[in-house]
Order: sequence, then structure tokens, then C-alpha cells
Amino acid sequence: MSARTELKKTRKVDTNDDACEVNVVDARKVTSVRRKMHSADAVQLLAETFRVLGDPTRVKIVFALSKEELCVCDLATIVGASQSAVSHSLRALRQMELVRYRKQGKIAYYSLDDEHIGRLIDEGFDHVRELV
Amino acid sequence: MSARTELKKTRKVDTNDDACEVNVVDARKVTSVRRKMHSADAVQLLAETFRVLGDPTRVKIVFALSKEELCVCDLATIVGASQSAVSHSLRALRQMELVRYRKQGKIAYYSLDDEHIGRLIDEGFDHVRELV
DNA sequence: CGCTCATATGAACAGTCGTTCATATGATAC
DNA sequence: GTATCATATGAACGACTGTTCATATGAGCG
Repeated sequence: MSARTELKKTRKVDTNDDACEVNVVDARKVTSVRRKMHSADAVQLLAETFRVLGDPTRVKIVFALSKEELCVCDLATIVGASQSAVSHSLRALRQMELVRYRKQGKIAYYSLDDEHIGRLIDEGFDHVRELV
Repeated sequence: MSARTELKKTRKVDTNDDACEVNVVDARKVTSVRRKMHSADAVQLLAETFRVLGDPTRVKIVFALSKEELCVCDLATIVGASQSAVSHSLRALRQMELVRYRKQGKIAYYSLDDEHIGRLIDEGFDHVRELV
């Protein structure tokens, strides 16, 4: 630990948001990381994106859609959930712009909205593979 | 206690893959996608991983740890949450093996558990950047 | 027209989540 | 020893979530 760090040991950093009563151990790190932090909006959006993906039904839906464009009833069969449950899940995914769909007659064909989503799921399964 | 032994707890499995009364539009697609689907355990684990990341406090924590190894109190300052809230969040992240820590005296230094996590967050922010 | 199919959606319910508060542990300092 | 610091954790509470059920919309068919 540097002398410079040692000197600032018990100083409090301006939290510029709320009264957080925690001491700072390494003010240099705190300032450095804070400068890199994304905007509150981006953080909020990303958290909502992850939250939407944080459900087995929706993980299966997104994975399935990363392989094929699929209609709601086939998705329901594949993921083993009711049509209603899948439709509600698709709405959540749509609202986060994770999936889109095209209507052909009475059938709605869903697919992933962009290539980030497929990579997100793949990266996730890569991480999980080491846990099972 | 290792993070590995903490990983267990609430794992719920849905085994009802039969009560689905939906017609199939394209049986070839259904069979093809089904064959590629990951195991129920992997899907469950990935959903839990995403769910843990689906919270602004924890997104900030993981992002911060992708830049620096940090102790709990500095994390609390950076993300603007109480020490208790951060500690609870870190436990959830630990249980999913997203972060690990080393103890040095009374200070616990946290860091990301592997490089997948940092890429997951980066990929997520890439997706989100197009929404804001 | 009436009927069925594919999908969407609102309400309701049981379960879960994230925070706060109070307190515990264990290390360091005096 | 006592005091303080850094962290962990259980309980509790309000807020939120995912499903089911019932129903609605709207396209295609006869």
C-alpha cells in the first residue's frame, strides 16, 4: 500500500447522492472506478435486461430463438410452458427489445432483436458449464 | 468457507413438460431446437445467474469489480448503497460464483471469479448502449 | 354469417426479492 | 482488558414476479 493511500485512509469521499456513512479504504480506487461507471440510466437498463433473462422460461425462449425463428405455440411446446405464460414472457422480452416479431396471417414469428442477445446467452452458458 | 460449498440452496426444477395443450405449427423446427436445448440444470443455473445480475446495485458491483479489486466498504461508497446491502448482494454473487474474495486482516477484497463475467457485463452494456 | 385457431392481456394469487435494522464475529488498536 | 473497524447475517417488511384463469382480438375457413 502506498504512503499516499495510507494518508487518505479514513477520509470520506463525497458520495454526491445520499448520506452513506462508510469509511473509504482506498480513495484512489474509489475515484478511479467511479469515473468509469456508466450512467444511472444505462445501469438501470442493463439490470432490467438481466432481470428479464433471469427466468428459466425466458432463458429457454431466448436460446430457442437463437437457433430458429419460431411462433408462439411452437415456443410453448419447446419450453414446456402454457401459451399464456410464453406470451407474457415474450412481452417482457419485447419491452426490453431482446426479441422482435413479424406477423404472418394469424401467426407471430419471433426472433432475437440483435446479435448481442445470442452472444449474451452463449457467454452465459459458457460460464455455467464450469459450474455443473 | 469456499464459494463452491455455498452454491446449493434454492434450486427449483419444473418437471411438468406434459401439461401443454398447444398445437405444433412446424414439427421439424420443434424437434431440431429441442435437440439443441441445454440441460434443465444448465438452464436453471443460467437463469439464476442472470437473476442475480438483474439488480442495479449488483450490476454496479460487478462492473466496479471488473475494473478493480475492491473491499466491501469501498464498494458501498462506489455504488451508493449501505454496507449491509452490499454485503448481502456480494453473498448472492458469491453463491453464483460470480465473485470471489481474499481476506487480508479485517478487510475482504473482492474480485470477479472468472473472465466470463466481465465479458457478460461488457456485452450487456453494448446491447444497452443502443437503447439509450 | 359462425366457428376455430393463434395470440394477447388483465386480474389475482402465491411466492420471491432487496433493503433496512439490529446484532454478531473477528481483527486491530489502545 | 475495552473500543473501534470491516464485514456478515437473520428477521421483517413492502414491493415485485411468474403463473394460471378467463377473456379478448383478429385472421382464416367454410
